[in-house]
Amino acid sequence: MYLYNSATHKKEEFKTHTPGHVEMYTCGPTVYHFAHIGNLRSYIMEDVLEKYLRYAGYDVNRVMNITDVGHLTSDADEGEDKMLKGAKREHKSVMEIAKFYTDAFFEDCRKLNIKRPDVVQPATGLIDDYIKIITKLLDTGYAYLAGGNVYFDTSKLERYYIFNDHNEEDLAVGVREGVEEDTNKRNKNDFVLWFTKSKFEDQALKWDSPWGVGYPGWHIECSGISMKYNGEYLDLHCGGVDNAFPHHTNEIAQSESYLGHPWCPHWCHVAHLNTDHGKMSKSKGEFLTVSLLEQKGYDPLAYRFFCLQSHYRKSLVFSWENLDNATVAFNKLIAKIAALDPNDGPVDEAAAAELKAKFTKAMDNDLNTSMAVTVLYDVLKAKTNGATKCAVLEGFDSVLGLKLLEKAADQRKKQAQMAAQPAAFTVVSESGEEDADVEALIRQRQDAKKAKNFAEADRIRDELKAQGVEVTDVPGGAKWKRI
RNA sequence: GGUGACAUAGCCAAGUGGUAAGGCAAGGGUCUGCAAAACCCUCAUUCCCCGGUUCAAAUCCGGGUGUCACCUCCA
Repeated sequence: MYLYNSATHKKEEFKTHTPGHVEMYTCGPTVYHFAHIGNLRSYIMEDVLEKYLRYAGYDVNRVMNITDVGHLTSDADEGEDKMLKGAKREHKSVMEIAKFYTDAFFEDCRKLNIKRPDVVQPATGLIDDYIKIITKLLDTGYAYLAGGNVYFDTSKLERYYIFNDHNEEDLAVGVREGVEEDTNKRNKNDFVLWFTKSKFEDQALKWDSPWGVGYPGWHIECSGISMKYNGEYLDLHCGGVDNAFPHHTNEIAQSESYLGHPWCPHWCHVAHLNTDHGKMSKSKGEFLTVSLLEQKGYDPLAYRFFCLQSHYRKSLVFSWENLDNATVAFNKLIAKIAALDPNDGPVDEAAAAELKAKFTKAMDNDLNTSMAVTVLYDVLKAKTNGATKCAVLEGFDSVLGLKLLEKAADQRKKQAQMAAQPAAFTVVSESGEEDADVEALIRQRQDAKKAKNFAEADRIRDELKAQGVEVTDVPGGAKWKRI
């Protein structure tokens, strides 16, 4: 399997420290607010990656952190802690906020059919581990105390910049208005491992440490959590591109300095979901959540399909039009699968093997999900029986996670019920709107149709059209929408 | 200002030196009272621009242009 490695800027054959086993770490959410669908794009793609590794025969141990402390709105020891900000906004304690949004996050994941990682660890749960790491970094000279805080000394490293070729002098530190440079730092890119002095003294969560009462910096949690649950050798580390620098760069710095040997050879970064004016972000207030999608009548899995049609290393532009496109395509795909007979004979192993090889080839090529979706259509068009197609699709969907077979089976069931006992004529609007007058007219039209008075039926349809209402007949009823 | 990624039809997108997959939309047809759905057909002489290498380039090299991201919390 070939995967792009952002540490080497190349597509590389994916290799693990222990053959057949993958230690995988993925950066989790900061639980101060709902995740937006841009955040979720990363988790969808990581989920597909994890599931594909399992499909390919690897035994996977996937670890994820939940950031519930230490994530400043600014790295310059200024501004507010994200968690605290969320707590203040909602008049709740930090721990209540963390629990609420952690649950909300996993609920979103459930809706998007994202598997829960094997290990999920809140950052606040491993304070002793961070203290142990920081203590050793101080002992070995990689860290220093200044102004009450513990900093990592990036100048002690031969190579600090891993993902890009920054020149320290060119870094625009403190360019944003209102952000002051932390004068305790010896080098521009030094970062805080442990805070005891912070400009916002009302930090809610604090722990005792050899350096005083305080709380950990943001970067140390991922290193601590990963080393505890993945061991000293990590095979694969994933996250959104924005984490590459400084977060992941700092993780590598502190982890390798602590361990004294290379830590993680392979890094995967998922590109952003953009709107037409740029990155979707919480701070810009463009807040598209899974719940909002549902409110608007979209299936969360149609969003998953939308993400899969693109490539994880390409930024993807979200628009309602694009999501509509994906939804139509997704529904058509399910309808086509529903039309298959899964029990029409034995599975044709030769045909199945050919299709599987195509799927594997696509996924082995840096997780080419767009191509994998195309293979779905190839399966439907293949010259083989329904049993074979369904069996093959089931295997692919264990990776893609679109619940294709489940949805198709539901659709078959519904159709069978409809055929067995036709339900009463039902009228619904596509938007969920109710309008008794419109409904009455549609029922009159249905009566006219029954009486084969088509002229009258058409007249009523024209009348509705004049009111801006479009009627479409569907099995067992009619649906309408305003145009 | 520095750094990195990307640029293929109306839209999403595959393609990794051998002559442009697939999906959505659109147009035409079959089928239905008419529609919808379904099914069939059509839909890029050309891959941001300009040079170069080659028998052959969307693919490789050089130079532009544009978009996005990171350097400040973000997936």
